[in-house]
Order: sequence, then C-alpha cells, then structure tokens
Amino acid sequence: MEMKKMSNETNLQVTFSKGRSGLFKKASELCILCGADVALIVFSPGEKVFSFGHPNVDVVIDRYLAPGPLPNSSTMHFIEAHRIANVRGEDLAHLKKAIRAQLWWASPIEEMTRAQLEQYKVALEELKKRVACLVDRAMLQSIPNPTHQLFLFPGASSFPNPNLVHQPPMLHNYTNRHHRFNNMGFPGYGYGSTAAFF
Amino acid sequence: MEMKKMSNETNLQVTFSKGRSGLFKKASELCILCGADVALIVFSPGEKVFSFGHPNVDVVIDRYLAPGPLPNSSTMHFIEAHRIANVRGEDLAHLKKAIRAQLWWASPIEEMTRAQLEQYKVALEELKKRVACLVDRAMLQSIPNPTHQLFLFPGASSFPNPNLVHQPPMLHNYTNRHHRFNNMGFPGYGYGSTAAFF
DNA sequence: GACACTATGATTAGAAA
DNA sequence: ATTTCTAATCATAGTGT
Repeated sequence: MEMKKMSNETNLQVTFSKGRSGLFKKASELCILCGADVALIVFSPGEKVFSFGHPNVDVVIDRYLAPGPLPNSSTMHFIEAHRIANVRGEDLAHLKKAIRAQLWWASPIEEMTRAQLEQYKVALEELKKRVACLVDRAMLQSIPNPTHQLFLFPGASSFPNPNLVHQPPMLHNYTNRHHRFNNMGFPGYGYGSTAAFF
Repeated sequence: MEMKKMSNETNLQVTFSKGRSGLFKKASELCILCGADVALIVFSPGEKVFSFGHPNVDVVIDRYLAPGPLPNSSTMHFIEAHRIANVRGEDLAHLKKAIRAQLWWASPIEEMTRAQLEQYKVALEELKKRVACLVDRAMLQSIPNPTHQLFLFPGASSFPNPNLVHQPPMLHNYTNRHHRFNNMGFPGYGYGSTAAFF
C-alpha cells in the first residue's frame, strides 16, 4: 500500500478506524506483555479524540513532562516568589461540586512525586492568580461566547461503553477526554482502580 | 501467545523492543495515511522514554489537555445559573501574551469564556487544596525520589538519527523528551514546522 | 540491546452492511 | 464511524550472532 495520505475520503475513514483499533491493541499488548507504561493520544481527521494510557494517560504524560510540570525555564522565575492569593469561597460551593466531577487534570495527582507536587503546587498558585485576574477583568467585558457545543461529546460514539464493545478488547483506560471512563475489570487486564476524579 | 506479563526477562526485553518498533510504525502509518494527529509516549520496563508525535508530541498533548468548552453536561446548569457580565473593553493582550509564553497549561485560557474562567478558577482553588494536602502528607512520608536520570538520554540509541536508520522508517518526530528533534524533511513526509516549545 | 532468519499466526484492504 | 467477511499479506516469537 502506498504510503501517502489516502485520497478517497470514505476509505480513509475506514482505514483510520481500523488502524486506530490496531494501534490501541498493540499499545495495550505492549503494556500487558512487557509492563510498559504508555500514553497514546489520537486525533482523528475529524478532530475527535481517542486516548489510551497505562496506568493512565495523564500519569504518563506527567512523567514525560517531568521533571516537574514547569517545562520552560522562564517559568522558573515564578517559583521563588508569590504566595497564595486569598480567595474567599463566595457562593461557589455548587460549582465546586460540579467541577469536582469533571476535573481531568487532577486525577494523576496522587501519583506524583513529592518534588513534582511541590512544583505543581507553586505553579498552581501562580496560575490561580492569573486566572483570578483574568476573571476579574472578564467580569467587566463580555467576551462573546465562542461556539460552545457544550453538549457535544465527540468520540463518545466510538466506545460509548467499553462493556458494550462487541469484541472486548483488552484495552483499558480507553477514553476520550470529554467522557472519561476506565474499562477496568476487563478480561485479562484488570489494573488497580484509578483514583476517581475526586 | 498468552496475554500476561512475560516472565523471562530476556525475552521480555526483546519483545518490548520489537513491539515498540511495531507500535511506532503503526502510529506513523496512521498519521501518514489518514492525516491523524498522534502522540505516543512509551516508558520501557527500564524506565526509558520513547515518544512519537505528529505533528509533534507536545502539540498533541496540549490539544488533549486543553479543555475545550467545559464539556460536562452537568456543568451547564451552573453556567446557566450565572448571570452574564457587562460589556467593557479591557486590554488583556499583555497578560495573554505572558501566559501564553509561560504556562503551558494556561495556553487555552484565553479561549475560555467568563463562565468557564470562573469555573476554572474554582477548580484551581479546589485542586490547590488537594495539592497542598498531598504535599503535606508527602512531606511526612518522604517519598523517595524516583531516579531522575536528568541527563540520561534513554532511547537515543534506538533511533539515534532517523536519517541513519537502515531502512528509513516513515517515522518522524521520533524523540525522547530530553533530546527533542524533529525529523522534518523526511522522504515522503515533511510537515510544516510546529510552534516551538515556547 | 540491535539484527538475521523463518514458519505461522495475526493483521489488513476492500467491499458492504 | 464501526463492524463483518475473506483472501492475501504482514508481523513477529524464538533462536542465534
């Protein structure tokens, strides 16, 4: 088969789907057989997200990004100073609840090393300040809502529920970022439960 | 072949190496044939890093990490519950620039709406608390730092230079995070330069 | 670790649902 | 976008250098 981008749009679609399956399968096999840790993120031509990770996508990414979530040196300048900006709760309790259910980037936290955690913490404080600032300013101006498609769940159609997949793949942690789910308890591949997104 | 972790250490080593090659090849094929964007990170049993990305590992990761419009449906309730802010032009250019230039996980920030920003802010606070808690806990446990091997270039041996590989793989952007390089100008696969890692 | 070799079991392209 | 089916192709485990 010629190694160049396929012209036929339909065939491309099919090929992508199959290829992705094969790719993910290979990835999981590598994890199972060799105990390797893998993070695999795929964006379809249609911009849909597919991911696979062992033990978990974010954990691997963090490890890849290590040492420390502050990849660029310029950021390091901020590590020294700055204390935590006091932010009072306001009436955001309910918001917290909602957010708690969907915080994607917090899940890998308990697997970070102490050093990473410390850096992470500092970085968070810095970021929070910036965000707070942005929020305040945004309050004054009404940023037009970009097309929200809030109820769109790209990729959700692929594996709506891992347990419903016809041929149970040994894949686990097969997710898309908008609708994460861990296909634990899979035949032949059950890994320790991942911490819930608190 | 039985799908469980291999016992023979030697065979495992070989299998990993082969499997990784195959996996990366598949990944690149998916990119070439279907124009998919892929990030693939693999940690060998020996903790060595191997990565592949199209157009680039970090770009894909960022896209993966970038929270599109907060996608959870339950979130909607809160978004609706919030009043809309008033219009007012304010210059955030410098702030945006600063953020864009420094915090990788903040990059998507300027694309968030006010409502999203507020949630983001709350989320940060929540997260920060968790981090602080974990840090404190970690302080007491003194979690041993995993060997950092900061100046080690694992994986560099695999594909020292793509151009030197006997059978030129169609792989590109085969990197390890400590020694990044883009194998642009590859026969049959040259992609436009990706944004530098600011 | 990478590479050569080879039988065979696994994977895929293509068409179609 | 995924799946089924099939024939043909390909990738790989095991062994050895």
